[in-house]
Amino acid sequence: MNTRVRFAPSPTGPLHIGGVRTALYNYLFAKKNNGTFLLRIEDTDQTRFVEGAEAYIVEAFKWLGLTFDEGVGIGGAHGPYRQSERKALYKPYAEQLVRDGWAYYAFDTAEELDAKRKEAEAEKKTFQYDANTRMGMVNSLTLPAEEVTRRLESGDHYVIRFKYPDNVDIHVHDLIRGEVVINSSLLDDKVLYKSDGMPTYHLANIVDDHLMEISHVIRGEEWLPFAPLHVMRYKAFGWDAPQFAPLPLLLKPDGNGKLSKRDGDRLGFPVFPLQWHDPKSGETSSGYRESGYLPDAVINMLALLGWNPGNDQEMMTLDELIELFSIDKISKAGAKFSLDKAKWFNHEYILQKSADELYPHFAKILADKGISTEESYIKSVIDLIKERLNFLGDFWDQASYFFVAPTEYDPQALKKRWKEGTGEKLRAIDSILTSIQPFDKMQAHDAVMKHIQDNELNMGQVLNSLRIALVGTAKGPELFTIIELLGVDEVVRRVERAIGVIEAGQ
RNA sequence: GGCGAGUUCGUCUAGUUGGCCCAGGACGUCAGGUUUUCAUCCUGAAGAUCAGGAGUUCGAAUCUCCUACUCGCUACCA
Repeated sequence: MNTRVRFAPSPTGPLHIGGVRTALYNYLFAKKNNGTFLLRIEDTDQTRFVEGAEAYIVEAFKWLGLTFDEGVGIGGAHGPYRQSERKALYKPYAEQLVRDGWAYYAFDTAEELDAKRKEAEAEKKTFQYDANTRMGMVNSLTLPAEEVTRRLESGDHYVIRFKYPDNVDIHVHDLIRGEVVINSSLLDDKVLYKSDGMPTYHLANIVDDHLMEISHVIRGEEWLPFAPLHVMRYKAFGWDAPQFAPLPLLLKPDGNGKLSKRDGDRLGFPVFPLQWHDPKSGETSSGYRESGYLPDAVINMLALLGWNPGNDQEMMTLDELIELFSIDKISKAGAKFSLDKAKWFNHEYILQKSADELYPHFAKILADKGISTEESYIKSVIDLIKERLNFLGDFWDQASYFFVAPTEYDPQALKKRWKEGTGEKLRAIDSILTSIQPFDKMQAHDAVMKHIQDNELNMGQVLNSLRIALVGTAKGPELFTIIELLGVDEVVRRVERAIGVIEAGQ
């Protein structure tokens, strides 16, 4: 049997990072088994449809480099892949279930059901539409046949509910947790077909997974309670059920509970792959891409949240992940998202990238600042400072002085490193640098060191004050490399400017 | 409330059939080293009585039972 898996999001908003991980595991599993990875859009709830969500999902996967073999936007032999476009297809399946005694028509209104629930709540009980209560409700089980026909024909609103056989143990075997048993009398008669003519998840999902020949259902653990229900449904249709793999949840970094959109805003990390503007609320949520993460880093980090290769290896490319992935190494417990670890992964990936690969990102940052400089110069700067970056966006913070002379000088550093007479000492260094024609870094270094020794100067004092003049702070890469990149003329200009600004302020 | 699932350092986790685990790695933390500085990098340290209890066993993180806690589900949402 071919391995066919699907990622089936609802276009109700941006793709949550937990959803991305679910998709990733599906992808890895498919590729590992030379199978097919397909994208199906589950837009059966018209009330929750959000404009732009589907396009967002497609773009997010494009950025991440996860490609679908089949589905929305790609096509394939099992289309259409948008459930709203498959609408007409579901009703006959629901009706088949009614004919076979696995389902029934129900005419109860939302108000009536609400009232029942309220009533039960008052008695500290829960109302459930099930084997115990269905005979007291308005449905094709309790109404005379001609009344049912009349109602259906007159266009009364109705839903189709699944009818569980009474008191049967349902066994569900899943790939992560093994066997789970539940008794059917505990389950409620889920609506399969809604009064608006759309199927619910519980029908559409089963029908589509069957029609699309899905072999493995890898989805979030929040679906675990529905597994017995779905298994029963496959049985009702007489179909073979796919294998289930309920993935542990992604938890918020502090406290407990599912990672939610709000946690990102609150704790300062993205919960979405791409930035998202909510068309309704007008709110903007940050994305990994815009926050300066590299897609491979996000993939690697996500892969390890709930799975591991069984050894100590942590840095893995997509191909390596595919090679090493296996469902039985997926953990059972939820994993807390860690910003520190995410940061570390990103740093490692930036380190691995060449200046050529990094160049487009940083050239864009510079262009946005209105700076255009030679590509080779920018690449030299990249090679020098990439090891100091956690995020692509740190570039300006760490390297701005290579493009714009500092106008402010860190007071703390000044206090420690800039004493009386410092200006004159720097001018002396300037003339040494200027005298070296053509400029040579090693030669300059040796000459300056000799000068410091000969005049019994304090090396830390001199070099750090020069650094402050050039950079604005007492931080940064090796000083003579900075001088070399900046050029001696610019060094002299910056020293003079620093002397002017600093000694005027003293 | 009901049902289900989960529970190893602060966090992610290793720990396949009980002994090589008084529990290993990584992130983070701390301390040294490297550096004119900061960051990187290198070295090292602290950090889990394996949720708790009771059993089985010569021997349990690994098996059994009980308890606790946490999470998930409990819609004509997915």
